[in-house]
Amino acid sequence: MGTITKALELLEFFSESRPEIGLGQFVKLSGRDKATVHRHLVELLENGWLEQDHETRSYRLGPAILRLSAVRETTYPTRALIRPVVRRLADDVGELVHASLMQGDQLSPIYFSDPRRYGVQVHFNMSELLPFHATSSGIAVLTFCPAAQQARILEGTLREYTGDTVTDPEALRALMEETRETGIASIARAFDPEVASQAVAIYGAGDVPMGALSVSVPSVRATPDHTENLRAPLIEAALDITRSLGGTYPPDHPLSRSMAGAK
Amino acid sequence: MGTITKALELLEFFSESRPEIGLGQFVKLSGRDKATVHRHLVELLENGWLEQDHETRSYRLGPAILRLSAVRETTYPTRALIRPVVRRLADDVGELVHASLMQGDQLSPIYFSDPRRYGVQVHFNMSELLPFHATSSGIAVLTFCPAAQQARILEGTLREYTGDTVTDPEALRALMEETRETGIASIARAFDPEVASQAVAIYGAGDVPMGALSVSVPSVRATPDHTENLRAPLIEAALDITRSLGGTYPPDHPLSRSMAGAK
DNA sequence: TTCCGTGGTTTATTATATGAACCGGCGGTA
DNA sequence: TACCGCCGGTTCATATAATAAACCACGGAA
Repeated sequence: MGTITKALELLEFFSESRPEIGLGQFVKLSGRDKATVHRHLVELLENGWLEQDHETRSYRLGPAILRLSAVRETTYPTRALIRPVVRRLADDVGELVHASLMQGDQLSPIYFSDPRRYGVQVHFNMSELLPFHATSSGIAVLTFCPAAQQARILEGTLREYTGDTVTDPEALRALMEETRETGIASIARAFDPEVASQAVAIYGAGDVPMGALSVSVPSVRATPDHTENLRAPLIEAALDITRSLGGTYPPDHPLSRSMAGAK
Repeated sequence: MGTITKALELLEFFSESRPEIGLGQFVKLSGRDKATVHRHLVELLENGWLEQDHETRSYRLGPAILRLSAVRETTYPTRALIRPVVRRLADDVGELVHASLMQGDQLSPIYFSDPRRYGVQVHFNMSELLPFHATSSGIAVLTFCPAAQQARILEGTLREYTGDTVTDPEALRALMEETRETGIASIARAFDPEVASQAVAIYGAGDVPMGALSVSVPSVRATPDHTENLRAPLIEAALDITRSLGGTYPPDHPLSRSMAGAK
């Protein structure tokens, strides 16, 4: 692993529930040597990617990130394009909807909307990266990824998040087979014990998925009926996003037909 | 210079006017070897900091940035706090106002507001880093930075942006002396030949400035009267921001008195 | 006092980054 | 057809930069 990756991984430890991190904690989280971690932190600091609290000496994300995200959004406004569709779908179905983009072998959430129509709600943490094997978004995307990437992920270590997380590569391939037929990935209690979700891949330019759109419901509400009712609006919204990103579903994706048809 | 810095510097080449960059262009811009640059790009790519256009093969900023900026803003909403003050000041004085944060030895703009009240306007490029020596924001900040940093910057190479850019360390120290008296830095035509600006440092926690608030006017409109009229509102707004960031002006800053008085 | 637990630094060792030269594809052009 | 220049990307011997064990300094707690 290169030095750059090691440094960037330090940044990934930040989240809404962990906005400030000290040297010692970085060492624990990363498992690397203290001196190494410290040098990386200093270099990130010098470039404005981190800033340091003057008295606690702990680190938080710096202003460089703000500037770059502004550049990205003004020149390539994925988030802005996806936002209204996610919101509309959430309002439409009354459940939590989120969109995420591929980031290496994980998914990075970029927007979510929670209509809060019911008493029981799904809580969504936007600052956590999603694994491919334990989320519907992940399966929806992985199914249409290059074989090499599929193999790498399925042969890798598959963390068991809950008792229901599928960690058997063969079982996962079976799930993917289903997704290849319908375009929809459906997974229950595999990442969060209280949540069932369905997802569809979204495409930008290129024939590899760009990310996924997903609707999550609390397990208690995940009846076959309710689940079935979510499918059509979910697909419609995914087609919407793909269209507005200027993307197309590749021929081997079941939605390539809907897309052509709906055009 | 460490590898991490070299890689991060590649990201700084992105801007609103240059949202996509190819390998060859990166090589030109950075002056480094092609193989080196390429390896850095690949590593950034793998971590989601860049993504690559499938057909042109050129690179653009990736989704990782969006996630982190969301984390930073929800847990430490500098931008959100500063935004309304900038906007109000801009509406108040009718000129372009921007705020920027220190990022190493440069300033990183984080928000600007342009009331567009006059025919002649200042154009502001939010994706460009601002140098200390050629901007009023820079001088406003530098004046109250540690001596070591001042020395490093004044002894370094001071780029001449226009014919009026002050590049003589002694002349710059004179400007800083003025700022030390009034709290305000005032510079004309030093960065952009058509613009004159005034700026005041803003503080967060810590006794080093966090950034600066600045108002820019087209040179043609920069009469002594108009300039003078901008000063009071500018100072008021800077005090506002510093207060809402939980900061205080250090004893050696002229605004430390206004702050105590206004409290 | 001693004993931890912080954050941070030094330095010999070694793993990692580097860059000159190379490959292969593309578009123009003679 | 062949040739050229330019593009993105890759190779591998070399040298540079990253690493980690040990160390320092500080601040509480017992």
